[in-house]
Amino acid sequence: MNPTEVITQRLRAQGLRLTPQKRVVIGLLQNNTAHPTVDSLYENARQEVPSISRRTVYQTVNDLESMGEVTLLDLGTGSVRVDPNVEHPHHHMICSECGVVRDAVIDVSALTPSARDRRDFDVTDVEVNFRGVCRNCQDNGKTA
Amino acid sequence: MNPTEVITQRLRAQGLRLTPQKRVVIGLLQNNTAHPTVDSLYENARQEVPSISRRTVYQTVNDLESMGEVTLLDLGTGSVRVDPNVEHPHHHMICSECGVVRDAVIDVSALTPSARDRRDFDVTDVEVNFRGVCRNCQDNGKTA
DNA sequence: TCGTTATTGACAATAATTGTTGATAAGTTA
DNA sequence: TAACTTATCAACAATTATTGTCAATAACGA
Repeated sequence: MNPTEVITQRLRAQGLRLTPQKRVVIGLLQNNTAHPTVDSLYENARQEVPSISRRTVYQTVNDLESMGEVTLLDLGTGSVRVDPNVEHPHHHMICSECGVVRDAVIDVSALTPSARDRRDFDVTDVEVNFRGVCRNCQDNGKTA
Repeated sequence: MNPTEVITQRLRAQGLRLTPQKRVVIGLLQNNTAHPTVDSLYENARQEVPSISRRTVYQTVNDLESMGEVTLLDLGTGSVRVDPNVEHPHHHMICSECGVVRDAVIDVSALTPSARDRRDFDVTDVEVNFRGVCRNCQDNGKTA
């Protein structure tokens, strides 16, 4: 996502205001590679603005998404995850046990459905998900 | 998925019974490439067994999944979709507008995260989703 | 400063899915 | 075929993520 100053400009251009709540959520997302859920953003935001509501966090990430500043990922882990990295194309590795999400940079330029399949389907995006078990869960499994 | 006779055997081996309800749901799934939702299965099943409950359909597809006879896909379209094609590796094209899902057969053998990324993540599965707009929705868009 | 808008709180609603429970129906096996 | 066991049903309730509402208050921005 863009630096906060740029986002501020873009918010204003849309007639939106930069409130302390938005500032905090945006701050939490800067350089965040953890793919946080809305709920974890909410929990973290409360520490800076205790009165913030979950509703406002949802509102904010939705606003950021319509501005193209973040991507909302539905990876089947139960709730949406916020990905502020919209600059560098990348894909994801998802732990089937704990749901943690990590980035994976791979080349998908060769990845195309057959001509036949593309004929009546306009592909706009290719999404690759590596499913597996993260180191943490592997270790927990051993000791369990 | 296996032919009904084989599934019947496997059900019994698990101490499960082949009820008319299960038979109907299994029948609806044989050679079904539509990736139906549980709800659409339910609606179709009612036509053959009007008294069937949604609960039973959920139960049945869950049973079939634990037996490995079907895959349950969560593609971010709101509800789970049932894929009886577990024999032939394949991937999916998902219409962002109507949610329809089609199969796409592609070669993903070359698709691997970097050695670094794999070091502490045990990848068990690679899932490729082509997002786009299906012919139907393209046409509707034109006229709208 | 003032007008407009965001946020909050306190709920309600939705949608998909799972849980429950007692009664009934029915599959399996001997 | 009878008996035992289990699935299904109906009728709910519960859960979880998310969105909607609405009136009151707070606060941004020009």
